[in-house]
Amino acid sequence: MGAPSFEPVSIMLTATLPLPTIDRPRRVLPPVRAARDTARCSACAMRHLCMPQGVGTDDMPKLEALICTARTIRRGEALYRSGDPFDSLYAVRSGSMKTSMAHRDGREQVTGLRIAGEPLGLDGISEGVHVCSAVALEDSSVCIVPYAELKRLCREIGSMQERLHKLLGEQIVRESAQMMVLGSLSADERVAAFLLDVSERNAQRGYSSNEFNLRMTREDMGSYLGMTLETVSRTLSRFQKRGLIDTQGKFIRIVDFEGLRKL
Amino acid sequence: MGAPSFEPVSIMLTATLPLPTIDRPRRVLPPVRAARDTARCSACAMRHLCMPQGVGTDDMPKLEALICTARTIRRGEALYRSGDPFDSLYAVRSGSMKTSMAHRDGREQVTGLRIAGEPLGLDGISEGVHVCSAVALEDSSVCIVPYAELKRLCREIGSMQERLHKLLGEQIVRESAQMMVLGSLSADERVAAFLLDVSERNAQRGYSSNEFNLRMTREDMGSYLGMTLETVSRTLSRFQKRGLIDTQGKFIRIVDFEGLRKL
DNA sequence: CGCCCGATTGATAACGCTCAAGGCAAGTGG
DNA sequence: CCACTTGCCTTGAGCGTTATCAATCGGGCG
Repeated sequence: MGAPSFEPVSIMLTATLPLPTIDRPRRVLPPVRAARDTARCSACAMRHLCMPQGVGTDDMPKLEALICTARTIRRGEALYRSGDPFDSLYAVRSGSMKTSMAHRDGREQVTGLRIAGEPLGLDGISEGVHVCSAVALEDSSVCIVPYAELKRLCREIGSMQERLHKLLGEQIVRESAQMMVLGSLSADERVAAFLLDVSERNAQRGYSSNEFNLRMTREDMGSYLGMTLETVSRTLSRFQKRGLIDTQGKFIRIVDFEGLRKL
Repeated sequence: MGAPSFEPVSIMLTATLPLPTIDRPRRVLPPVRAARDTARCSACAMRHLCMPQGVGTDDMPKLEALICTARTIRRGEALYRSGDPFDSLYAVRSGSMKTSMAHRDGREQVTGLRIAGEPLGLDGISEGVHVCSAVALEDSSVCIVPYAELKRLCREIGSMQERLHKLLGEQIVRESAQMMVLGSLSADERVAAFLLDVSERNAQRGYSSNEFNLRMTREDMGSYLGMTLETVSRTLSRFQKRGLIDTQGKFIRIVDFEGLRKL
């Protein structure tokens, strides 16, 4: 999760966009600075990055009119918190974020990991208020897509509507899959499934599928996978001993994909 | 979950609709027969059941034009299965259903329970193919809402679009909450949370909140809650001994709401 | 009436949690 | 530039919750 960054409209509206991959983040990446980048993300790469299900060139101007600013978030800072009013969707442009939900007694459950190119903020649509919090795992930047504008656009452009529905549907499927992970798999299987999932999503977004920096802490991973940080750590160590992966701290290289899948 | 049934459009489009409650299903309910009811569900109760965010009376004819048939499903039968092509959303009109997802090795995870008045089928939107299966827990009937028609309508009527988005967003939130249950809570807490959730949803749909028939088997509940059927059974027995609930088989009465919440 | 599926309950074992100590790496201040 | 702090990771030992295996029970349906 490092180099390439994504343009807002293209992220939100394009299904998958394989980009050239540059990814060997052995050491810390240069943090993205800039306090707040309110520059308008104009059409930029969008024209090339193609709307999938055929937005005519007639609609391009409308697309470009989607007011869409960027924002940077420092590691550990929140893009939004549970309870914040909802008025925009986001797309991670660079870096990565985690989403989490809090039980009333304070326990926190990590509900998702978002790497560059993935949408964020859908949890606010139903109630007009964010139900989850989104926190940056590293210095990151996101594109802001005002929901009201997006809705209007969706009514004008069919393929845009289609795309938004897909986005929402994908989130539903992702979460169902995670329920299956949490409900049916053993600790080993959970960790393996998680690594393979991250790997695949990296590939989809044009990063390396077999090595990456996972900026979550062991505790975050544990929370996301329904286990303790110690068990995560032990499991990763065991995987390493078995020659399934190569890991030092947050850097992970998958050595034996088949081995992981067969768990 | 027994008596009242819902009209399709109203279900899909109305946020919550408190109906008069008649619910004391001590014994088996008369099964809904009729092989396949293709009668068109016309505007029926809809006019009364109010679109929330103001659909003008001008739009009523369009609403009524939403082609929308009903279908009955016998206990144990599937409304759709994982892999089936997706082309409609559904709303449970009477009865109840479970949704589930299968791991490649065959293990099945129950991902949801749907009682009368709740939507179904959202899992198919993202890929045009159902990812989950939906199986009737008792003889049930659903309303069929063709997705293509619905999409068209959403582009014409803003409040309809709003409603569909809310529906999708609610599903996302529901699933996030379930991830929290599976990831962070103990067995006791899971069962308690489940009972309270079902109770609340019953209340929202106009059923009794303190007693109901839960048509899932202990195994279904176990799968949904990430535990074995034995543990579910033991937990319910323990709750009963503690005076938290009253249970015999599928019938459940909640005696001490606060007690359950405080777990 | 008898069968069978589902529920209950018990005994035992295992997986993963808790508690605890130690290590490594990066950041900070003298 | 080094000592100190801090946050995160790793590893170990013991225990507890929950899974597993098994027997029995009960009710609904044929």
